Amino acid sequence: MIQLHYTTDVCEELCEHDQIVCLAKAEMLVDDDARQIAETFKILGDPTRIKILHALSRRELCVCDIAAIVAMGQSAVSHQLRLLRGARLVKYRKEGKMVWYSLDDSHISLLLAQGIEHIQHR
Amino acid sequence: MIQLHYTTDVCEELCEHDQIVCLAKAEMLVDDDARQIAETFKILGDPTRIKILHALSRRELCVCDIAAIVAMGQSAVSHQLRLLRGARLVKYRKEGKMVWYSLDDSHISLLLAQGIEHIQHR
DNA sequence: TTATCATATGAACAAATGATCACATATAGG
DNA sequence: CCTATATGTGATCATTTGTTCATATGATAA
Repeated sequence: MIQLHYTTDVCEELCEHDQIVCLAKAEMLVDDDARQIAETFKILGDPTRIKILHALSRRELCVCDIAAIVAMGQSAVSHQLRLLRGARLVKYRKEGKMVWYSLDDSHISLLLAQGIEHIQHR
Repeated sequence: MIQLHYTTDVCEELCEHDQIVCLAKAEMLVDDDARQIAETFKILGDPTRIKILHALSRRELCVCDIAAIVAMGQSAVSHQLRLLRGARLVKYRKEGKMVWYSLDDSHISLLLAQGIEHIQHR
């Protein structure tokens, strides 16, 4: 369980608005947290991976099916799935030679839905 | 208002699971929609921009204050704000020489919160 | 065992990204 | 007008990213 911390740096100012800047600095995300959050979104920031996640939001799929669905090579898909695994966006289970992928949790579906909603409204 | 369409391509198969693949293909996001959704997440996928958005989720800020808060050059911040504007993640209002930025809508705050939540649970 | 199928991975390379620098624009005050 | 301040933008360049190709791993079938 990662806890978010806040920076408590000193407050030397350039612009006016010293107090606001000082307060905002105190509330700012720690570098490492910002990096991790960004990392998650970065993984979501690719059309191929969005297609994969969208397909997985409907049903569990094996690698070669995903490749067929998104019309890409198996290798490319495998590389992308690795990134998705690394970001804990998908999970998998092995069944003989096959590996079945699915969204890591319902939370991911929600994130995806929010992205879709964003491009929809306007 | 952008509507999401579904591809209705023919279904020539490689693997087994023809029906599942065929169905998943039919439900798949259109390239352009996947691209737009990914574009939004891509913009969220940078630590600097996450810090900026997080700061803006608390209060409206002008460019030079943001630069001070995230400890970066004004130019770099301006470039990032341009991307954030392009993705409709922030809006701004001019007041004399100053430009005040804020989140485009409360929806963005939610997206951000979901990203934070994702890195928190485990 | 050997052959085959499903998946993973390393190397390579073109394309995209993000910070910096220099400069442009725009507004306010003298 | 000229100067100072706040912000925006184009060019550059090192770094990262995503696909492809070749190959490795691992499981099943013959």
